[in-house]
Amino acid sequence: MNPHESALLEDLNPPQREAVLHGDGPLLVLSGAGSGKTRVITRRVANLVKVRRVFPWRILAVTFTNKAAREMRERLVQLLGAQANDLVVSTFHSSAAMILRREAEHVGLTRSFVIYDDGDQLNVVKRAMREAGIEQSMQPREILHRIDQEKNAARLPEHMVVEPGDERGMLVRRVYAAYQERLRAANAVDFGDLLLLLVTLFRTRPDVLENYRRRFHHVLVDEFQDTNPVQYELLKLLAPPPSANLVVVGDDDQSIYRWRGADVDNILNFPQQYPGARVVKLEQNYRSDQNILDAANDVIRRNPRRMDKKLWSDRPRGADLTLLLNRDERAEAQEVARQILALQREGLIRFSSMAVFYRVNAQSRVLEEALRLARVPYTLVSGRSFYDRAEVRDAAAYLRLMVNPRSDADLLRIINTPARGIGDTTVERVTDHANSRGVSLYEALSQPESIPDLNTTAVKRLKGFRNLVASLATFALDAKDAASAVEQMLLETKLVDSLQAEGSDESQTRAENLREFLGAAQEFDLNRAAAAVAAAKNAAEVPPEVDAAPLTADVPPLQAFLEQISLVGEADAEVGEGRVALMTLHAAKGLEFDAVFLPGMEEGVFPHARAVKAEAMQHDDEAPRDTDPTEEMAEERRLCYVGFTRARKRLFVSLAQCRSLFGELRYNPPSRFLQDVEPKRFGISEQDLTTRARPPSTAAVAPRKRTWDEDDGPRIDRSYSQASDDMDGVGGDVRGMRVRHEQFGLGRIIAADGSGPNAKVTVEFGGGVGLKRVIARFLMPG
DNA sequence: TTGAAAGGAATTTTT
DNA sequence: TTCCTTTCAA
Repeated sequence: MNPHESALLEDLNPPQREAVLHGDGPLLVLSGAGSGKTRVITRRVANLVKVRRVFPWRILAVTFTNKAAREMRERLVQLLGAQANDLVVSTFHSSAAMILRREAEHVGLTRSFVIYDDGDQLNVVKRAMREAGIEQSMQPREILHRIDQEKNAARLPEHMVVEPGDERGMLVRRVYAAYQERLRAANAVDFGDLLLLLVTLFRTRPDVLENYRRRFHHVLVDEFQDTNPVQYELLKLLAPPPSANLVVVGDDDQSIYRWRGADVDNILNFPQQYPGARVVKLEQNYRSDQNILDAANDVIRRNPRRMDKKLWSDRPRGADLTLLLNRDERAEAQEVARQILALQREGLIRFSSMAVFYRVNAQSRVLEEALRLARVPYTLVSGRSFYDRAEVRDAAAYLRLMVNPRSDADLLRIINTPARGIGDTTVERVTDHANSRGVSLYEALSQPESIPDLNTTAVKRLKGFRNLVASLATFALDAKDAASAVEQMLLETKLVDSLQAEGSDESQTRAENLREFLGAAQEFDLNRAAAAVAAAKNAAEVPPEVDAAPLTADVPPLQAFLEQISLVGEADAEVGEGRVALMTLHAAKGLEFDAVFLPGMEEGVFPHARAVKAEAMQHDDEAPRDTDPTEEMAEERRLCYVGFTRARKRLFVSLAQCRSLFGELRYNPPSRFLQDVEPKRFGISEQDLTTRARPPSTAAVAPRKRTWDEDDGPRIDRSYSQASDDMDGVGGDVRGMRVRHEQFGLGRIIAADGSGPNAKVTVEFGGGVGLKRVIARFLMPG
């Protein structure tokens, strides 16, 4: 065996090896949670290069997130050294943007097109609606959402399917068409366009497509279960069925982005799309203790339509799952904080190996408060906060305008920032004038005198603004790096100065952010210089008919910086050192921690109320037809599976008896996902379960109705906070008292033991439920 | 043009 | 409840 090969195969299990060594042709790697898929992808790439002697520039590896791309690249650098620089390892959107920029003229753009984000998109939709006089008819947000969905489905306005009589659909199509026209006129694209325009180009220009097919002989895709139809289409064009070297890696059980257009069917039907594809299953989990894995399986098992696979592990059984029950969300948060401190004191798990996952961001506030109070260091892991700040976006808008003055959305954003006395009325007159003449705002500003109804001060101010932009654009033309352009922009626009003049603490911070923005540009320049050196060293022999140049070659520095801002965001706020991580369940995908906390395991929170409602309405004729209620619930279940499988050693699931959300107090029953978990995972023996007095009807007819708060219940942590003191516990003789239980309904107390909130009482419930022993806290006076 | 007040909506958000 | 957008008044 080649020495490279043996080193690459070291410490791989047989299916992993099979995936790494698979020769040519399509391959589907079904990789369960924690089964080492990144290792498989990176080793496979390394094997292609080192053993099979494939040129690195022939390999395209696509991921969904920048983080995943970065990690993959880092691991490939370790395996391949400098050769890794010639690989294309990037996200769908980045690679599409790179190709689109090279081929811009084919799709009605110039190379300096800019990328609009969500906020820009919404503004364009609003303006298009206003222009068409249909502002009142529909929510711009909803229209934008539907446009995005169309793009995800790879449909241009003319391909939209609208039933006759579907007024709203027709409206969407109209706005969509106008929206696209505006983007093209502004030399701008949105995220969806990056993929959709490229697909369109490849479909209409086989010669262009052929260049890329000739170049990329190997395409690998991570997290394939989250691809949407355009992305899949792009893959099929680049690596056509039935025999291209397309390797897709994913787990149907971790598909959680349906609401963004992802389609699990892509992975489920892959073997049909690529007949003859080899399927390799990675089923050994190296991450979680057996108990946790079993609980995760208990939950996911209930989903229909899954690829057949069984996760197993030879890790120890491990600790029982812990269930935390509390009075309300504040007590719950305190309890989580307390448990975190306890774990840390035990000394086996560090703060940085713990995480709290929640379903919705609104849950984070109370958790943060509790952690702060308990002095638990934490980091809130959330999207791309830095580049979302208003002042940073203003700065970016100026830069984009410098590169591409036609960008109306950017111009509108900063025409009066910092305030220069150009108000709404003036802007509206300019807009009307530009629209009627079919030119960009910037062009309309070249002769403000000719704009009707403007007074002389307005004209003067507009001229000043236009001169500012013109001067900056000229500067940008031959700026040698991104930082100098940013510096010049900050200087001429006085963005920093005007913030500093304000004097408030907040404006100081914002000024500081702008300096940091300049710092980001400087860092970008340094990295770029380093990358250029590495690429130069690497010039390999290339067949003359193949274009093997780096996809980013010839992109001017400022433009490349802007692209990074749009597509990559900040350089990843690494999960803080020595800090507990707080994030949504969606953000948790791909991560792992020793201890995981899942607060809010309640119906209506997780699963989300929307999924519960959709399920309840599924037999209603009025159910909205664009949503699939069962699929919606299935996705919540997958999300739960993702959450559970992030945990290595300890899993804490938690719920509150009542919780206030949006100012309203709710009493949510325990999450169905909890009820799906076998009690023994919580340390309750099978025997306990069977000897329990339970009306057979409940168990037999509806096994799902099994509840864990009867009898001993699963291991419930008893260290309730003082905050629970005011709870109605059992005091005095309560026998005979009529009570009501969230799940079991009305009943009468037969016996009681203990006192305080955790006292247990035996209650005879009506409605065929019979005798139950429940915790007093879960009862209300009936 | 700007600020304050009122009104309305509030999953998830890789790019 | 809270945050964001829109609207209204100075």
